[in-house]
Amino acid sequence: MHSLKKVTFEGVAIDFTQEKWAMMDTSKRKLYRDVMLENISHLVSLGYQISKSYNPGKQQGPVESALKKKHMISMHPIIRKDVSTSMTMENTLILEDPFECNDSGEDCTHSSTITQCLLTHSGKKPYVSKQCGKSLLNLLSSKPRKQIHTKGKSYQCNLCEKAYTNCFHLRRHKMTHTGERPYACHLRRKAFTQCSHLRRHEKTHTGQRPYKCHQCGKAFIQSFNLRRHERTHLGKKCYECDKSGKAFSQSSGFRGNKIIHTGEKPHVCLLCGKALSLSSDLR
DNA sequence: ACAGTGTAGGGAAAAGCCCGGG
DNA sequence: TCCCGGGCTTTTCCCTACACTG
Repeated sequence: MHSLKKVTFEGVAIDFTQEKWAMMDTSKRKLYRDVMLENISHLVSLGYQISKSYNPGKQQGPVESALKKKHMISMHPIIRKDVSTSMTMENTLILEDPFECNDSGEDCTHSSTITQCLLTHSGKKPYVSKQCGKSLLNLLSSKPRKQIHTKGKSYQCNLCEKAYTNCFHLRRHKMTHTGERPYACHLRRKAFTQCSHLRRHEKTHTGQRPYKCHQCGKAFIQSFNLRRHERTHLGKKCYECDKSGKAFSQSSGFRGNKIIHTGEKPHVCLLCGKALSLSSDLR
């Protein structure tokens, strides 16, 4: 059994600058407040003590007053010093000691609550388990569910229930929730979750194209793209439409065909109002 | 309107490397 | 010294959205 930790208000809050807070509209502010309240209430329901060592004078006035109304904060001046968190406005979550191994029984409640917030602010949908449909907030307060979908994999994400055999895979996976992107390209201000992704991206700057087609000499940055290209020489069309019988060498073509069959036209021109099936036609 | 093809980013399994402990 | 296991990195893979072209 793991001992419950005391967390700081900062630990579950996202720190917006004055300017950013001013830029948020009313609905976003309300959403922020609601999520914060829910996060904290879940922590409290799990037996955590929330330490209110936070200066609300900056921008979280609505949060503070709402919290006071709900009498949810216990005022213990205790700060969990072994974990520190900070967040930049570029939606990058920097967690010093952020992830704890599931096999030790420790949960990442700290980061998960922040992540919930982050998902909300980034406009992403709250996470829902594909297997059972439980929402993130349900998962937060349902520890016994931990082993349900793991199939022997001992490192399970407490946000989406995905499980891994290696704790580093879990750590890497969690970046998809937190938005953490430690590998940055300075040329194009892009950042990636994986070092290899950055290196691959950098080839677009250097012009490196190591994968050459033996048939036509065309070169590609990615090996998969070469293999897919080679299918065009072989005439291989792996994706067949069961309605029209048409076959496609790429899944994207197949999906485009599918959209056409449904008659769906989700891409509407803002200038003339015309609706189109494919985004490329809108352009 | 639609098909064919290329570009490039995302997530993850597998393999490889390093290092400390027995 | 060797072996082993865990921590961590790198390689490689497949998938996907989107863009461009005819």
